[in-house]
Amino acid sequence: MPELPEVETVARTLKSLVQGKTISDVQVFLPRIIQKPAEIEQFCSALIGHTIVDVARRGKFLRIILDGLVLVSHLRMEGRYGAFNDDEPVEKHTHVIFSFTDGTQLRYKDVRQFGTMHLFKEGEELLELPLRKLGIEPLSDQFTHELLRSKLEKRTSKIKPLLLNQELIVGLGNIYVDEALFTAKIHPERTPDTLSKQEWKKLHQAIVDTLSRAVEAGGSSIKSYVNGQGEMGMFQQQLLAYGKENEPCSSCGTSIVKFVVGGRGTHICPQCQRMKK
DNA sequence: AGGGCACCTCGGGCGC
DNA sequence: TGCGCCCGAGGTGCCC
Repeated sequence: MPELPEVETVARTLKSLVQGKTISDVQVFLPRIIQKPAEIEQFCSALIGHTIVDVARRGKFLRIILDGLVLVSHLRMEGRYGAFNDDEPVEKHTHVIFSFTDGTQLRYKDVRQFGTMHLFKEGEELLELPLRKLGIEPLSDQFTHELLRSKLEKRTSKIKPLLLNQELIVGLGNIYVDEALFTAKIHPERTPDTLSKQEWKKLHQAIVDTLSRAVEAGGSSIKSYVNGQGEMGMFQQQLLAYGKENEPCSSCGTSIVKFVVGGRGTHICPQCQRMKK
């Protein structure tokens, strides 16, 4: 589910929901979610008494910042946070509950159980996995077309898998990669050595445009995604390629085609996005 | 470095 | 139309 725009939206809504709240109890129903510390009891007891001061994002990770601690949380495919009162019934697939001193709770729900949480002392989280190896933030000032090119051009694999590699650029997932490549009119199986300077510029622009417009729209709700307040994102209405197989290309009218690249469902306009160039 | 599979559950689509 | 099965799903990590 969540790529950069969705995680950014979750971070913002979560911040408004839990900032200033102090944890009074932590319950973990699926130990696999907690990757660090190794002992679940330690995870719970370390958090009790701490107050949430901020919620931020790094790549597709949430950083829930407490006084002196940082909880690094990845939603993977279907992880969701929700705010509840502690007397509300617990929904199916709820794996972690953070109770606050004011009688409310933050609950983590994840149907596919792929999500992860790592707890660090504040400041250590950026120096260790899983954040340590992350690449550049595409919505930062440092992300230029020259930097995009320099990071990718010596690689030999196809452009789509490279753009999905979080060690190079963070935040792109299967939806926004397809959208950016469609907008830049670049075939996902082209290799970096075949891209012209003009195409690197177009690709850079398409990545930045697509992600910022999606952030503005509160992300895309394809299947199950909702932000921290249970609201749907709206960007799915603006998608041009993802999920549009057999529909006409917005640019030339040719039918959008779906096939597999690097094991991922991939949507292109076969007319606008040619291998040959 | 790059490809393939594994991790899970659910829902949609297909075939009978 | 109804049921059961198989496949795929927005992400990553580990294997070779």
